[in-house]
Amino acid sequence: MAEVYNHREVEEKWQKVWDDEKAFKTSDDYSKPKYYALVEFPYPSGQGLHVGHPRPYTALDIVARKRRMQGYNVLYPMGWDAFGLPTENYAIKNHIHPKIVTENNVVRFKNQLHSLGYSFDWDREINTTDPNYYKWTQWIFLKLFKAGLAYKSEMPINWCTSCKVGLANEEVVNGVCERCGSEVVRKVKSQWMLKITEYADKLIQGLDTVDYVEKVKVSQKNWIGKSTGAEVDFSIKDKEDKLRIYTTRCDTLFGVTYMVVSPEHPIIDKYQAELKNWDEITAYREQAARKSDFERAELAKDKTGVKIDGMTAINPVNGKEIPIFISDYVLMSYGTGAIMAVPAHDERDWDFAKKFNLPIIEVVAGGKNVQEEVYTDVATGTLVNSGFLDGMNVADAKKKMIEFLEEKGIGTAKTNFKLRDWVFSRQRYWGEPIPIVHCEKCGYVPIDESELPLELPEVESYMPTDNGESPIALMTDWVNATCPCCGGPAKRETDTMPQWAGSSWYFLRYTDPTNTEALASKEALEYWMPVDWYNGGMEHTTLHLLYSRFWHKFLYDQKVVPCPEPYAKRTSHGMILGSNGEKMSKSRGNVVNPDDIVRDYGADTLRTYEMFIGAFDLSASWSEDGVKGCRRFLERVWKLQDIMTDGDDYSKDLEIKMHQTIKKVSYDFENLKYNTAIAAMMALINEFYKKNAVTKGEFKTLLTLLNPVAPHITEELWQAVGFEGRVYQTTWPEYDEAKTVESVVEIAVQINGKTKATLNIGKDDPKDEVIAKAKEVIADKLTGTIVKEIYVPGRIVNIVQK
RNA sequence: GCUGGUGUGGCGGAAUGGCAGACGCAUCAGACUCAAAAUCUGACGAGUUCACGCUCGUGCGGGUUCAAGUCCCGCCACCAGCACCA
Repeated sequence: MAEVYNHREVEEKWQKVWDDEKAFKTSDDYSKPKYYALVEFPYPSGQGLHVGHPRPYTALDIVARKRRMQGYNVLYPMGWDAFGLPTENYAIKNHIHPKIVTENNVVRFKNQLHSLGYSFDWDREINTTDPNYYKWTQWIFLKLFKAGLAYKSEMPINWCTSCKVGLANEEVVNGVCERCGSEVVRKVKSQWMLKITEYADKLIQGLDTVDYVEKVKVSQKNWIGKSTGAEVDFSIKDKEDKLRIYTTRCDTLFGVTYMVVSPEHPIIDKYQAELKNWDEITAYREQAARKSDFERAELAKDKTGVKIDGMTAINPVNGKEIPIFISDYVLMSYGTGAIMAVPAHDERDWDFAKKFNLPIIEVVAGGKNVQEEVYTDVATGTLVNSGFLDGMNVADAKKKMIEFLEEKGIGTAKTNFKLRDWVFSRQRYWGEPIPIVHCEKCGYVPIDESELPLELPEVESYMPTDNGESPIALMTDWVNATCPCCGGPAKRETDTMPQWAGSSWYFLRYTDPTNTEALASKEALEYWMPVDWYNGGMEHTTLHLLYSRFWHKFLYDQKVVPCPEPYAKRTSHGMILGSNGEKMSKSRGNVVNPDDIVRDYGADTLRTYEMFIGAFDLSASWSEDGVKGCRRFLERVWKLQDIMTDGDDYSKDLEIKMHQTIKKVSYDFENLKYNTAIAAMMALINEFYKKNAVTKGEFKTLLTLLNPVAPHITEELWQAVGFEGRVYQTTWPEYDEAKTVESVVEIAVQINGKTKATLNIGKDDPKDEVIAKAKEVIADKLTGTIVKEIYVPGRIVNIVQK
């Protein structure tokens, strides 16, 4: 009788063995086939790990461990994405330097991860706040700057009128400042921008070459939002100026009954003197300035706007005079900041026209009364009331109209993207300094590469200044510099980079984390890149994933990296919710700390449960009872020692089951179906217990299959039973396809699609024979005329009778 | 409002168009125990029947098919993200 399963003893023992043996150190032997598995590195927050973190880490740990058993040289690294707002705010509140806060949090996180038995190669740990790391983040920025992809632009920031600081979107709650509850307005500030839009097409095209889960591809495509349409100039009555609009529906130009410009549109200020309702316009603009783009969207149900009194436009295709409105549903940041409105065929325009009593002219006929209901179907409609377009379908009309516009010189075909350039500066302390100086004579000048890393200065207070500058701006010693260009006095850029910067290239650094000459050696990059499998949260699909692909593509163009896409495969995991089905959060009181689960049930139980909890890509609710069930499963595995019999082979009656299980587990581990892989192993041990016996060979296979999920207990049993070496060094079991199929199968016999009986047949029995047998079994129920007989081999017989 | 996703027993969830509910939890019954816990064995979608059975059943309404949780059309609810994208 073996001892009872003491998870604490077992887990501590094997974690120490793995550390001592450097069990999961990545080899520098580039002759072996490589496998690079990557999970998004965490932000080391003060709360420590929560139970959502281990889900993706365990999933790819399973893949990494399996790959090692299959003979690959595996890179499965971990690090810290440690710059950013929460740490800075914590530092301000508690008067501890963010560097210290980060160090403490990292220690805590690392201990927690270690206690879960992950096979990370800790020798390759990285930290984005380490100057040796951010030296290369700055180096990439300089490359971007020199390539003309970094530029300065006036951009609005959230400005708290009371705290007098810029706020992140996250810090603005319901339009007021999170800290003080005062009003937040949008204030324009000169910001560093990165021209991600330059790569918009490449970022879309690249998606065809990678293996991402479909919804991630769709999100990226929609976010980039390529659209083809036309820019058209509308004359302003009695003025030189034209109002340029962008439209995807130039076929509907004859249906334009008014125009709308964004409240920020420069044309308004230009003709201020001639506008008769300036006060009304000003009031509306002030109101709009208080809203974020998102709030504008949210409040969109009730359209607002003001008619510009004193300025009208001329529809270029029919010469009609039309009114111009300002409304905040038109954004300055997309297109030209002005639109033509076709209420008959655009939902927002229709709503707006109804509210302001504007005419609705049908130009695409499709059977609906456009006075009652908007008609937006482009597939079946026919052009009407549209002069030379009448009778055409929408697609032809678009082409014809573009020809016409270009011929007359009033418009051109134009591709547009939703994607905007990346606002790259933050008026904050805890980020990478931007390695630029500003010289009165030479303008913005990059510092020399030899001066990198440009280290963050030690400051007394991290509090943003009341004029909206970064706290670093108060450090005159640091700020005053000499211009690398003319040698004259210059001032350093005091804004810092956003948190996204460090995470946009970290996967490159893991391949060669201590290199001082380059962000990584050519050899390391050529061997390891691209990442073979990258898993992360859906919430990072549009920002982090897109930003890092952008940087990678840029570095590829700069010949720094050897491949155009950083990640060959991308999957994403679902969130772990509290036991009440809500998002885990302190305020809801439903947070589960993994430390408690590790202490009470063990890391192996936690790992097993997190994989068994449900479909990997869907969210799942936490259940302590579910944890217990997984613990029970491991106990049952433990107690298999007691019923183990000699024999290296599989027993005859379980041979098929063994081969089926190896096949299923192997397949499921590769396809995000960890829950059914574990279910298959549970079903297998249920078979052992039914027989009250497990052969040595069967046990060995089970331990190997289970090892990636529950590495400690399997290693302990492996040793206890007397198998050689370590499980983690063993070879992944193989199966024989021929032995996964039962020779006798039970099939269902149906009449008109309803199962009436079952029948045992040989798997290769001919159709006629099977149907004859089936008819015998249900003879008493065959009372009508048989019209059809269907046999799906090995599955089902269906007799259709009338 | 837009985009993406999800709806299956008491619960978490399984199901290449082919016997819905694998596996687990909870519950109930039995075994073991002085007893409880643990463990082991069995039952476990709903209605109906003494029973063999029969009928219904995968958010709702239609459709395709010999056969639909799965495919198509139209809805509803919930979750997540968001930059009203012209």
